[in-house]
Amino acid sequence: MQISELSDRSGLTVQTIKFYIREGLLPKGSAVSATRSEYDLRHLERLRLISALREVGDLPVSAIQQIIAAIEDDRVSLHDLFATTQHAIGPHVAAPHDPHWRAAREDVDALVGELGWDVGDRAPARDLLAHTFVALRRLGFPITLRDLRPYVKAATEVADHEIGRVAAGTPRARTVHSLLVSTVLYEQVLTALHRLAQENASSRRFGKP
Amino acid sequence: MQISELSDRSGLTVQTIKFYIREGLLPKGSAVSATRSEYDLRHLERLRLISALREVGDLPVSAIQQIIAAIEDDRVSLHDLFATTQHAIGPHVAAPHDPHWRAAREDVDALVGELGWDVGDRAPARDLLAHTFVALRRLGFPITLRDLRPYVKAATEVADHEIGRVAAGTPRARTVHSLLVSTVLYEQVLTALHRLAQENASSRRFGKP
DNA sequence: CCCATTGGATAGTGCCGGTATCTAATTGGT
DNA sequence: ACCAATTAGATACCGGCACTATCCAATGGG
Repeated sequence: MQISELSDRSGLTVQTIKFYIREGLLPKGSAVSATRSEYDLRHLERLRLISALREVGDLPVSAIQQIIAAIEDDRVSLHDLFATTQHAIGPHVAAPHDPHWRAAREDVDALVGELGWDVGDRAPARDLLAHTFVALRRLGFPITLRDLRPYVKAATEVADHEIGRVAAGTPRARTVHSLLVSTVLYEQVLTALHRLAQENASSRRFGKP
Repeated sequence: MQISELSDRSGLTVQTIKFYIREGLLPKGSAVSATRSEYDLRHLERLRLISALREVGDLPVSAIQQIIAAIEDDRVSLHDLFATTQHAIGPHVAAPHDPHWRAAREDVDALVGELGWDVGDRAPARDLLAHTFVALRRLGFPITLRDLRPYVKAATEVADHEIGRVAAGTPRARTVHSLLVSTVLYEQVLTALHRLAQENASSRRFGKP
């Protein structure tokens, strides 16, 4: 198939596809002449993955670059791909030597240790959680481990479900997509349902029907 | 206090504070002369709220504008403030007449109806969820109601906990902050813990220690 | 009294994710 | 064989966003 068909079937403009090729998100088509290249279904699948990560996961192009690089390297294990994804989606807050931030970060590390979770020291999600702690304290709503219990429970159940569901024994490309879908896309599913559940709870508590 | 002290205590530059005043996120100080205005603790609190919504919640300034406007209008009920917040944080995807999108959106509406949730027809979270459905289907990972069960359970438990915790009977300003914190900031708490739990689950399933 | 600070206004910056345009080569239809 | 349409590849450009820098005239504290 040529680029115009790829454009039609992916819903992206030819310009955008060229842009993704330039950025290394999508491999070039195989050149057939100086002005034609042939694209195949793998290109289409890749574009669908990129669209999903961009539009639904709201990932920046630079994060997708890193994920794609890990996908394309066969030596990268599934768990390494997972870690790469976590690192790519950030956040990249370099919170330096503020004592409040330090304390929050230590609280997070203590929590992870207490739960016995095997999580990289540099996992950005640790920073994200610490960041919320700092903000909550500054706003006068200090957070305690007790407050976190329902979140830990909910997060654990959902995460176990997700990782358990990742297709195994299928071609690597499929497993890889499955893993990305389970993490990036289902994070949005959880967020959306969380918001809907909140609105419902808010209506029951504060609404006036 | 004058603006330089406000800057020191909030951690924001004077320029940024002026910018927020211009954008209507922060009221002007009370003018004391042509070149001095007086700021008080409410300004500081407001700046902390803005920082939290920007840095932790990653909300755009335009969303914070809408939220602030609702906060400052005493006629807005808590539940209306909640709805305003939901609308402000988006997403603002105007997905038009694509049949796939329509079908996904109908699935979402059916789910909400089945659960008996009281959620506005135009709640953006409906669109967010529909968006994930479309992407998942395009990637060949169709989603079923069965898949959603753990998410619904987790979201419900957490949301009930959050809304139940909103301080009532306190001054409106405090209750309002409490509500925003419970929604915007704790969403990040859930996301962070979800990511950590996923990494742990991934390590147990795919790691090789 | 004088240099730093302030309010208020206007202009500029850096990043991001695309778009637009251009050229030269090729191709499909008639 | 001709010509309009398409393509690869390169370069330039654009609009939105969240600040950031500068400038000016009026203060005001040491």
